[in-house]
Amino acid sequence: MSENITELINQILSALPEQEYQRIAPYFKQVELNGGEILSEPGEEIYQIYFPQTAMISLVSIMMDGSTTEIGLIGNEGLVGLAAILGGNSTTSRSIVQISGTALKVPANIILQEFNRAQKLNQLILLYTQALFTQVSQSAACNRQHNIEERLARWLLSVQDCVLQNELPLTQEFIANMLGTRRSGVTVAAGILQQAGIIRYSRGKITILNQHDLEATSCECYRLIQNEFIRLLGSRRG
Amino acid sequence: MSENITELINQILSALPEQEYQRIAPYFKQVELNGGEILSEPGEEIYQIYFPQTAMISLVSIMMDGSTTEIGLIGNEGLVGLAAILGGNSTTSRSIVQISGTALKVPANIILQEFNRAQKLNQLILLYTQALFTQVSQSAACNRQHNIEERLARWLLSVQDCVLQNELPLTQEFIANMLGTRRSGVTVAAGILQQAGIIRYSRGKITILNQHDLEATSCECYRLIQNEFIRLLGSRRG
DNA sequence: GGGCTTATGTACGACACCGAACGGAAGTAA
DNA sequence: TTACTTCCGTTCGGTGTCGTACATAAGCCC
Repeated sequence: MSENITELINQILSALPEQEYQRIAPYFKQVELNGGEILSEPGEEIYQIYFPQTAMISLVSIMMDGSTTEIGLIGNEGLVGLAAILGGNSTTSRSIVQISGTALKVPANIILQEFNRAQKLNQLILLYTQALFTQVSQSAACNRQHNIEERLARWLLSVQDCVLQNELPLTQEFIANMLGTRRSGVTVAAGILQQAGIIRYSRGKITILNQHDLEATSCECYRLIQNEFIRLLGSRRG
Repeated sequence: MSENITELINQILSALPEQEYQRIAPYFKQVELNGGEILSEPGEEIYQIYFPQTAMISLVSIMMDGSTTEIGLIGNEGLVGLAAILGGNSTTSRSIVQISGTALKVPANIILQEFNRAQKLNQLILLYTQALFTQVSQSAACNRQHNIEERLARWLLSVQDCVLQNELPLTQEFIANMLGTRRSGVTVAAGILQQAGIIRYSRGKITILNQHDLEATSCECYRLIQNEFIRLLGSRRG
């Protein structure tokens, strides 16, 4: 592989010892993922694993009436396509690119081979599985217990951590689909945050002005998930 | 081990080839788990794995204000203590016995050893991980999108599948803690189901009278999770 | 039976959120 | 400029659920 592919970090890959990394490196291909692009649909067989670098991917549950709810968020701390490793080969959720950016793409069987050699990659993937598990679990409870404003704050913080920039290309409509709520509900909640000087937004761009206050507005779920990611993987993100 | 321990089925253990099973069998101890008993608290290190036979265990998220929400349900199709296998060694949720019964208890390091030999147990545990993942994911979305009555119906069906009997020892207060709602909300929803002749209950005993109608009342989440368990593990349960 | 605890029934005001609709404002293309 | 699309602001009636409180009923202990 060429040097410049690794200039953009994926935390799982960077944690690999050189030898393990070199075994799989030749199979990587850097791809550009565009917002809205769907990486896999429910039930669809998964042949590719993606290690996000600057892109961010959402796992989204879709009900029969078409309503959607985000259940997981994946950035450069993780990988997309766990089901191919765990053995199910498909999921009941959709994987959709939320923030455009790059990722390293690799055939699932390459990763699976390395995974089965039971070394560092194996360990990292299992730990990441538990971290993602925590995130999804907490979302389940969060969705029952916390209101739109708290969930919006939490979600913005998570997205920001994923993309490491504070101007986020997100429409309120899109956010509503992630939070599983109405668009106008997001308008109101975002309006409150903007009044308070915590964020600024206009026509599909949200800028986080005050991360500290945003965290104070968020529910406890943000920090809990962050802490668990740090404990398990030593890296920031939720 | 004695023969009669295996008379009560745990589906993961029964799917193991004889040789693999015999390697770990000597370390099993059959225990009686009582309703309300806590197997692990958030952050607590996990040293034991439980393979439920007739017992049923809930994974419960606890918010800072004390409110609780069930995020996963484990019966004889699974195991309690995944975190010890995935490597995190603790979780952010509580594991609490919901329906009394028996389980096989075994030190986590025994299972971990066998897991690392990368044979059938390994494969089964990874598949189960994905199945449980699906359950938690769907719960996250379900908690946003569906009302109490639908969720109650779904939950009763799931519990019934776990314990394979239709008289369930459950108070409305307890159910409320699982659904993450008020006790009186459960009273109302359960009242509607009772009016419709779908269930009967009195003082901590709920009897399911008409499974078909209960399924019609439930949200889609029940069937979706069932189907995914069947696809991944070939067994009924959600 | 009498008294206690626990489980369930019910009611009521408050409120967050829904669904839907409409208007306006920012950006885009001719 | 004009027309059009996309995104956001706002309103309004309706409803599911909350929080709380109190009443009733079933089971348990003495």
